[in-house]
Amino acid sequence: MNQTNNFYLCSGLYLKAYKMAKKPKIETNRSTEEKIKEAARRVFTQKGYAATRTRDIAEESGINLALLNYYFRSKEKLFDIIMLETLQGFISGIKVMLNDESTSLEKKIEAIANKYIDLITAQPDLPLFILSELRANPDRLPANMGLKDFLVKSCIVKQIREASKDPGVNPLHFIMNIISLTVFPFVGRPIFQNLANLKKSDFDLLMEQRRKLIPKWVKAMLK
Amino acid sequence: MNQTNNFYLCSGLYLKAYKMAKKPKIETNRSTEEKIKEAARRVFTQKGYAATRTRDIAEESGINLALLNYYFRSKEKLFDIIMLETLQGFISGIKVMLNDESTSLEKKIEAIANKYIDLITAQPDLPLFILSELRANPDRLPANMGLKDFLVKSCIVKQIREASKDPGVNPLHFIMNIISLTVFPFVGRPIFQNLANLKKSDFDLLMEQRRKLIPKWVKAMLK
DNA sequence: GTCTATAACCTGATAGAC
DNA sequence: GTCTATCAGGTTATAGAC
Repeated sequence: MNQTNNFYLCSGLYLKAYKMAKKPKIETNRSTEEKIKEAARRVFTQKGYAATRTRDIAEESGINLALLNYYFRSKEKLFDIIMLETLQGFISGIKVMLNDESTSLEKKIEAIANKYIDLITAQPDLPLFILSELRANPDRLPANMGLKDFLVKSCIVKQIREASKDPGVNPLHFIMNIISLTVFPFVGRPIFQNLANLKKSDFDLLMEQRRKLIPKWVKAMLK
Repeated sequence: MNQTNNFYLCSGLYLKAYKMAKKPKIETNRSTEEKIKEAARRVFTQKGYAATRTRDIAEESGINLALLNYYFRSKEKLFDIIMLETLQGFISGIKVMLNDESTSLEKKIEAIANKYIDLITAQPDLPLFILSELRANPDRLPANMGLKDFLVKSCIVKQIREASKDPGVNPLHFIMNIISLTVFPFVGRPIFQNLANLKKSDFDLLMEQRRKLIPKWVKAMLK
């Protein structure tokens, strides 16, 4: 028995050494690690942390359950990685956009609407996933992203202050309005689609129209 | 063994008959049934179906775990009852409001904003709960509520058509806008509050302001 | 109706062969 | 690195005493 173990162990090491000689950077695992992460992204964003079973992720990625723990140690650690990357994808770019001194307010609004309509059309479950999991564990946000206190002194708030007819209205209202008008229709999609008896293509068309409409609406609100 | 079973069965029936003679309507259970439902409402809306354990509900309602199954047979059956009631609370009233021929469009918008700001201020977890669980099981909505196809021929859509400067814009956009502007700030609360470094009282004040602002904004969008 | 105890099942994680 | 088998712990639901 021990002899058998020894034999396979040695053969395994020999194989590994051989591969490493061929390819200095071990690429065999990179691929499966990425496969697991992609599957985890899909399943977690669709079902949420609690409803997701590690078995679902394993099955979805076509690998074995044990491998998941081999690469990521635990369900929670894997989730944290996915969550962090998702949040970064959601926030990255937007911060520089909002602080860009060279673009007008209207262009900024258009850019925000376009970015999020693109992002959420590609991954419809994203906003509800982030919002739900953030509520379940509100501490996850602040540590990671450096957005605390960022908005108050941002360029866009300055531009809103200048554009707003009524200085008594907090500029944050308009930030909330832009995000609400862009994101919420996707979040409430099951209700809206049912409410107005829309096909998928009808709904998608409406969302496309909003790329142009939202900047126009926000402009009107400011007056 | 059979004899023992028989004995308890008979004794149980006798007891029940006795109680019914004393009190025509059995009130002993009504109270605990309601206690369980209230606890279930709290826990389900806060943690969602998957993350909720029946033990949490039992503990929260101060009763025994077995009683939950005695009254509601299963976690899922209890959940369905809670979900149905929650949806009805969210939709009831609004349908008649939207079809009221005697109120102006602006008054309708004000009424919607007020109703939902009241409702969600009292139960902040409600919208995310509904939206999340609806996504997890989209079939839950259509069967229950009679809102399929309701909107298209509603009074408010007619009023929006009249008020809108641009007849090319689907009235549904404005319905989505009203709901988005009202509900989404609450849903995105953890992000917005963090983004602008707001205290709870600051945020609540902003939401109060929106009661008046939203009707004004929507009016401006229509022009 | 309400409780305690437990059955039956499921899920995350690991041990160990290969 | 990857698999199979299995453990340990937790969860829903029920049986049975009172």
